[in-house]
Amino acid sequence: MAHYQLLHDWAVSPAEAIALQQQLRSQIRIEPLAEPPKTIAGCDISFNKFEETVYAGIVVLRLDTLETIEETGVISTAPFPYIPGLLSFREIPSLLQAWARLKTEPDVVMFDGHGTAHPRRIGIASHAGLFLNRPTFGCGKSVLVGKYNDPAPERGSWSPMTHYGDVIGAALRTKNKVNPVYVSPGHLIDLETAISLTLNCDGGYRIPEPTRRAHNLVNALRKGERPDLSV
DNA sequence: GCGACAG
DNA sequence: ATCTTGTCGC
Repeated sequence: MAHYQLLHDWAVSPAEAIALQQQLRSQIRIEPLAEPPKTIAGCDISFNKFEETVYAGIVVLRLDTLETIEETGVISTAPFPYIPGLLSFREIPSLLQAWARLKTEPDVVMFDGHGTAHPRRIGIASHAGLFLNRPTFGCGKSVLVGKYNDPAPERGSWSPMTHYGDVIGAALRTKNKVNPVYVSPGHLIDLETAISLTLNCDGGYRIPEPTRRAHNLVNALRKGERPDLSV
């Protein structure tokens, strides 16, 4: 029921993918949220080693209680290889299928990866945001590009990530004395809000609840433990 | 030219 | 991303 706009075909070569990113980047808008969000979705993908099958899933939760209110999952085939900087061409196609199965439209979407913290400022969160026409941001576990000073060890502290003079995201401590996660806006949201939402989704783990639950979901799907999904 | 390189 | 048990530190 949730819809999206297919802004371009996904069957492209790496060179065409880069050209598309250059063309799409001008449409990305980094700005404050238009409406106070009530729900947030977490997206993730899982694979079996050396296999092409993709297990994609989305978990939607309430921002006030962090209660899961909906889950969707789909099984498909990877249409593109993993190439640093072109992750969206490998993961978004299947995530759109999972998105289409949602009955509720999430107010904001969190991705396992980056938004503007990308060499061309259009990581998976930004790219998907254009298709979904909805606020999106990335929360990655490692850096693709950018430098930063280590944030203080307390949960909630953060420091800006910069790349060629631009502030592209933040290294955010989500748990005391634990490695930071890397937050960056995707589309229709700003960095401060993305950081705030990430801290709001605390479940006591380094990884925020939306993507953590999505990760658990797709792994269960891959292991055949969720026959109720992707049917 | 040599490394680095989201998931 | 995935393959995997124990183990070091607070």
